[in-house]
This record gives sequence, structure tokens and C-alpha cells, in this order.
Amino acid sequence: MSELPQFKAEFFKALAHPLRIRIIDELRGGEIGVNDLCVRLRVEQSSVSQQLGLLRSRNIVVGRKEGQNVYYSIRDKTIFRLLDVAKEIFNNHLVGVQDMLSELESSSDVRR
Amino acid sequence: MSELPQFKAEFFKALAHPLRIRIIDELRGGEIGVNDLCVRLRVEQSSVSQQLGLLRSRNIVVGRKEGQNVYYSIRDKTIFRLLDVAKEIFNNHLVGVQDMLSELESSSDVRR
DNA sequence: CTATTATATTCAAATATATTAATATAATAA
DNA sequence: TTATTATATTAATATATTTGAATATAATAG
Repeated sequence: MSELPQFKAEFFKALAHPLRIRIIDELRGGEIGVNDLCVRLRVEQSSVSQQLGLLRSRNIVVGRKEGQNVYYSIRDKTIFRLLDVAKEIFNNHLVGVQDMLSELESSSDVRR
Repeated sequence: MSELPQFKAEFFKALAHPLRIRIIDELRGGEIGVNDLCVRLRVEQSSVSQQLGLLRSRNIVVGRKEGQNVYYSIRDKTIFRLLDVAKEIFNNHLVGVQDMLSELESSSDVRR
């Protein structure tokens, strides 16, 4: 039997953290240094490094050391596509909610 | 600031479980009953129901009761696309591993 | 060498999730 | 009603993850 479900689950687990998502989003524009990341995200250095470490261990991100700075980038940009599809799913859900709301409105004849 | 990262993280968390991934994959062919799911996945009923419950609570899946059976289906098929993109990412990684292996081989001159 | 700056790691406590077995509910059949 | 079948929920325990503070490392400046 395929191991793929197991791998996929672990991969999604790596993405299942708000700060990690935010970090990945920041990397859309290309390589960025740790310090910059901390400033932009307004998160303390130790937390950012921790999550970068996790992403690194899952091969989602790669660091390049230059002097005393480390610049990170996404290893496989397909991940951005993944996040975009996730956003699309949310948009669909939001539409669903709006539909529900307007149905409620019209059925109770409150409007106008 | 956007709440999207938080939502996305929770969504990915819902997908971050091998059995839940397998369940979703089974739903690609359309609606399927709980019992069928248990048989196909060779997992006991209680575990399947538990994970279905989780997926239901996250609006990923929806159940339709007919007699004593409950048939589940995916609420938004965009999720299949998400899983496909995830698979693509794995394929990329596997290629990367193969590259690594062949580099090792050639650098140590063990081959042929 | 010492101090400073950038980044990473570790640790303990809190919280969350997974697992397994047991039990509950609900529909139907006898 | 009682028994049976299908599904869902609960509870106990085990395991994993998150968080924040402290500390470690590594590069460079003085």
C-alpha cells in the first residue's frame, strides 16, 4: 500500500501553523534574511528561528549563510500554488456563508 | 492584519492525518457510505467515524443520512486539486533525492 | 582577546492531538 | 418489545506540539 497519505499528512502538518504560513508567504518575493523576517512579521527572533528550523527539517525551506546573516528561500515554489489553492477553498467557503446569510435575510423578510 | 494564515493553518491541520487523507482520497469517486469506507480502508468503524466527525466539523465533508446508512461526500472538490498539488511537490522532492543519489554515486566513482 | 550582533538550540510547562476500547444512539427487522 | 446493524460519541491514556525564556553558537568589530 502507498505511503503517500503518510507523507502528505506530515507535509500538511508542517504547514499547519500560522507563523509558518506567514513566513512562507513572506518568501514569495524571494530570499529574505532572518532579521528582516522578524521585523516584517513583528515576531521575536527565537520564534522565527524555531519555525524556520522546522521548515528546514521538512525540506520546505533552505538557508544560505552569508557572513553573519542567513537568507532563506522556498525550496519548491509549487508550495505557493498550494497556498493559493487553499485560499481559493476559503473564498468558496466564504461565498457559501454569504449565500446562507442572504437566504436567512430573504426568508425572514427583514430587508428593505 | 489578515486572519488568513490562522485559517489556513487550521485547515492544513485538518488534513494532517494519514487516515483523513485516505478518506478524502476515497471520496474522489463521489459519495460513499461509512461501512464501505471501513471495508476499503481496512480500518475499524469507530476510527473512521471519528475522523469523519473531524472532517465534518471543519466543513470539509458532508454526510447524508439515508435509512440507517450515512453517505459522505466532499463539500468542495477544490480539495482534490490541493491534494494533487501536494503530490506534485512530492514528485519534485523524489526527483531531488534521485539527483542526490546519483551525484553521490558519481562522486565516489563506485558505478560501473 | 572581549564585546556585539545575528541566528539557532534547548528546556520545561502548557496545550493539543492521537489511539484504543468501550459505550451510546438511531433505524430497522423479527 | 427485543435484537441487530450502522454510525457516532466518550473517556482514559499516550504522544506530540507550542510557547516563552534562557542559553548556545558563530561571525565580525574593536
